[in-house]
Amino acid sequence: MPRYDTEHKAETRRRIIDTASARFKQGGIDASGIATLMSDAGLTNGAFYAHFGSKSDLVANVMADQLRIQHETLSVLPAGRAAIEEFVREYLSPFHRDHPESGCPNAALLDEVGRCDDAVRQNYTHGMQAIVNEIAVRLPPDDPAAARTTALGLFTILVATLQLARAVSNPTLSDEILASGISNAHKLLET
Amino acid sequence: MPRYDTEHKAETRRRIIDTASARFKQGGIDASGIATLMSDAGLTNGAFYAHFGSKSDLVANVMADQLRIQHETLSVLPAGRAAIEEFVREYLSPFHRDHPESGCPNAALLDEVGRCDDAVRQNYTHGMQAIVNEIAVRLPPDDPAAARTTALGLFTILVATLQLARAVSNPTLSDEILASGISNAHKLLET
DNA sequence: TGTACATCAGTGAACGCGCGTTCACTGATGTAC
DNA sequence: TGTACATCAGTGAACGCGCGTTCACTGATGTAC
Repeated sequence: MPRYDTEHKAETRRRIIDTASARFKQGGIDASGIATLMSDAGLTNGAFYAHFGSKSDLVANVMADQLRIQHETLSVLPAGRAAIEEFVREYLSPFHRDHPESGCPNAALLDEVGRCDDAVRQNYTHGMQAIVNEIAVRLPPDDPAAARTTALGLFTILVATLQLARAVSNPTLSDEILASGISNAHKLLET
Repeated sequence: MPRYDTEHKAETRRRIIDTASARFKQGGIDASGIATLMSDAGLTNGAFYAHFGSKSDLVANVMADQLRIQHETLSVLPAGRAAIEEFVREYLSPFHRDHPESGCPNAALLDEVGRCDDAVRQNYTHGMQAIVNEIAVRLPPDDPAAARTTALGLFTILVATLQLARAVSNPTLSDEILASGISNAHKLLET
């Protein structure tokens, strides 16, 4: 029997994933080192490889987990367009812009995912499709193909608007970008 | 008098910026080291600091230069919506998706810009506003505020669609994402 | 009940390596006299 | 015309540091007998 109870290792693994998610989204994947990350999780660097095969393996797990969480957030929304519009307002809020560490993984990491290895991109592909589908089923059901296109359109507006609002140095402009994003998202949903 | 002709140093600086632009867009900023970059430009690492104060200083210059180039591409387009729609098709082409090193700096680096220092983000802010403005002046002029909002909407759809098409591991899905982006961009321009 | 052993999550030092940055130096050119 | 010197873009070794990864070890627990 192990020194720790049955759940212990799974809990540690979860703690590493949660810590890594926040750090990756805050500072980027490349800039987040294993040793610092493990120290944040209350462990030493050597313990990392008892949980993950490599840093890339961690990234793949973080990505899958983050997209699963975002999917869950969407899946519990009530049916109908009103819920989607409320989601858009929260997504494009100053709070979300100012707290990438607890926010959307797509907005924080999308261009980095394109440079990751196949395992990461496969997990990303799977998770992202579930999210887009969850948006699509909440749009008018008479034309599923159009709903999917619109869902992708909404997804892209949300992600890049948040990235843009975070990138500019002028706070007034940043607020204006968020407001424009909400306006464009609503326009897309109207048609 | 110097050992080299008057233009020599400016040409070297330009070569460093061009090399760095391609490498940053291809592999990300953090993953591109000074020594490798200088070697690609046909120089040794030590020469770097005769041209730039720091890596961040280079990033700021690369960003300003890249956005200036993109602004120029837009500014020579003929007036009218047809030219914008042709631009959208080229932007969301498989070729552009498959060649980030020669492509749009926003799609390649936007989420990284949000983590850069103030000088980089100020240059980004300036360049990005010129680009959005260049799109806006090509939209129906009866409502300038609405044109600006639509221009931002178009910009965000383009950037995130390309990021998404690069991130997914399934080529068929990637093509579908590009097609959806074109469709959503056109829909936004219609209204 | 007591002792030898197995288990295994976690420790922490060490590996080679590339990072951003510094700096004494090179060497081809032009100027001064 | 010849020589001493200034200029300065570029060289390349070196700095301390953090990176991803490896590995011999620790120590608290349970099992075997």
